[in-house]
Amino acid sequence: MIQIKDFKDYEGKQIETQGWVMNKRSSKGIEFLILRDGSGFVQAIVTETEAGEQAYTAAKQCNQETSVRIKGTVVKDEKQIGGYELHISQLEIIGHSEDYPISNKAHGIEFLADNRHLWLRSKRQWAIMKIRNQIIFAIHNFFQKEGFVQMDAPIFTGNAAEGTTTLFSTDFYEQPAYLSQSGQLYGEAMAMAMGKIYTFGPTFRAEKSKTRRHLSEFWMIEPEMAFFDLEMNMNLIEAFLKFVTASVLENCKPEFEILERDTTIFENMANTNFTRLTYDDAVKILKGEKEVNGRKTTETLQQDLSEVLQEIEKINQEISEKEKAISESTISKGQSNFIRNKIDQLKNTLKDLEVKAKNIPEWLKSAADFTYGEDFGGSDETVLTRMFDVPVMVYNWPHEVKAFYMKRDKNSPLLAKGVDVLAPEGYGEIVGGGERETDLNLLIEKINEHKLPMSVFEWYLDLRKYGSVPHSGFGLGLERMVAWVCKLPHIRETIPFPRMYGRLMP
RNA sequence: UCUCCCUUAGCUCAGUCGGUUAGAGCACCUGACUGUUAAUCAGGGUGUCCUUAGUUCAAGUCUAAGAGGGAGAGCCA
Repeated sequence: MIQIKDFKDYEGKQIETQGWVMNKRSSKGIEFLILRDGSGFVQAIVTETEAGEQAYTAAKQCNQETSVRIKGTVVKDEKQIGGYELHISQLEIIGHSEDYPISNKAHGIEFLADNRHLWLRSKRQWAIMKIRNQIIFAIHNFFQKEGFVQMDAPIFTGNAAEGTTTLFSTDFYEQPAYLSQSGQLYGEAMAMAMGKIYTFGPTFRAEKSKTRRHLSEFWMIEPEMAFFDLEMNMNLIEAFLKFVTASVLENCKPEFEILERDTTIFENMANTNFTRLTYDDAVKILKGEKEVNGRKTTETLQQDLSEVLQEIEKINQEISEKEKAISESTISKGQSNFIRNKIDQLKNTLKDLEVKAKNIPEWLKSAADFTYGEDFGGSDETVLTRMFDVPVMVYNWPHEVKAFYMKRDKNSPLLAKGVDVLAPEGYGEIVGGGERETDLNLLIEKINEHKLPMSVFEWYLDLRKYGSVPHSGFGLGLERMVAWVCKLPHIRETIPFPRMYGRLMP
């Protein structure tokens, strides 16, 4: 059995392969089957004259998603996806497929989510899952080559670790237990044993968030390094993100093509330093008080807005021209159908643009009204990252908006040594991390301040009693990374079976 | 939890000022065409108009409540 991805090695040869029929087109005496086998996609043809009656009749019986076993010849054809075509000589149906729900036309998101188990077979989803796989592989490669030890943190926890988010509660032998929202505290303990560690596991948050960047169950990578300060941490984050994006860039060209993802941003990133801003500077830029490359946020976003408005104007004109064309009697039925489809598409893009046009002034207002000392909101991140085309690291945060374990800055008592990495192109926070507090008294003070139960943190405080060292770490949200790399509009497509508010099936 | 929007055929949607028999495309079936790229062309039928209550001579259309979905806020990776 030869896989589609390997057809390039079998040009002109007879081969045997198997897969599913994604789509079928036909003309007199010839059937065009688009096949997929998980490794790739290829067009196969069956002609009545060359393949013979058996194969031709079998091909005619194929519907969308019929599984088949095929013998045929690999022929070079530049016009085709992948550059090759399969000329079938024998075709055997393995499993029939009747009334496959997902057609080649547009579907709504709810319908696709309900059919997620089948949606995964679509080309676009295939590309996303392959990129997700490559990202995971690259993450392990990076940390393993840097001498990190992978560890698994517990999923059942006895306490709401950081006290901030709502957790899923469950029953652990008649004791209340929570599903882990982070493996970090356990990671710190392990780092004191192994030096450098990373966790790679599921994380659960019970927030009723219905936005394009939230899941209830997601996968997080949390490295933790002994003898690391904030700056070393930031250097590591930068090297790490560059390694992962370079690896995807190198290994996922066909996938990016399917997604129509422009990858120049990753090419540029490889040779450019990430922008590093203190919280203070980030706030000034956000509020339009400080320029970036001679431009203020207000100017840049105003220009974005007028571009969106022009685009809306253009599409409205195109729609009315097309509607006029349909109303003329000389037009054929086929042509008018085609134009109607186009109009539907245009109306959808119009809706998106209108939302954008509505949002931009609101974002600007919210940025201008930003109060120093608060955490950034989603729109603030979008406005800020809009000014740069590499990831932006914001560090030295007001300690009050950060978690209790974040190290306070001795020189500026109001600040903590945290760092957030904001992805460009409007994707916002993908990494959160920082240097950890080592001062036992400050930690105890903070735990009391956050009204957290001291008893459950006693083991954690032990880490500061016995040979405490400066240490740092960070957390990367895998799905947010995938969403950004693939430039997806929503995080729900980045994981095979998303669990989010209102979605537990399939 | 809050704000705005949506719910009509298997799917994507249109449905004007409340008016008589509910509209298209796709999918599906039949036929035509030997190179199609979401192929095209001709023909074929499909409805709990989300639910409940109300206003009205008359409700897919108006009002209220509820359910489900989407976008945003908060929270966060």
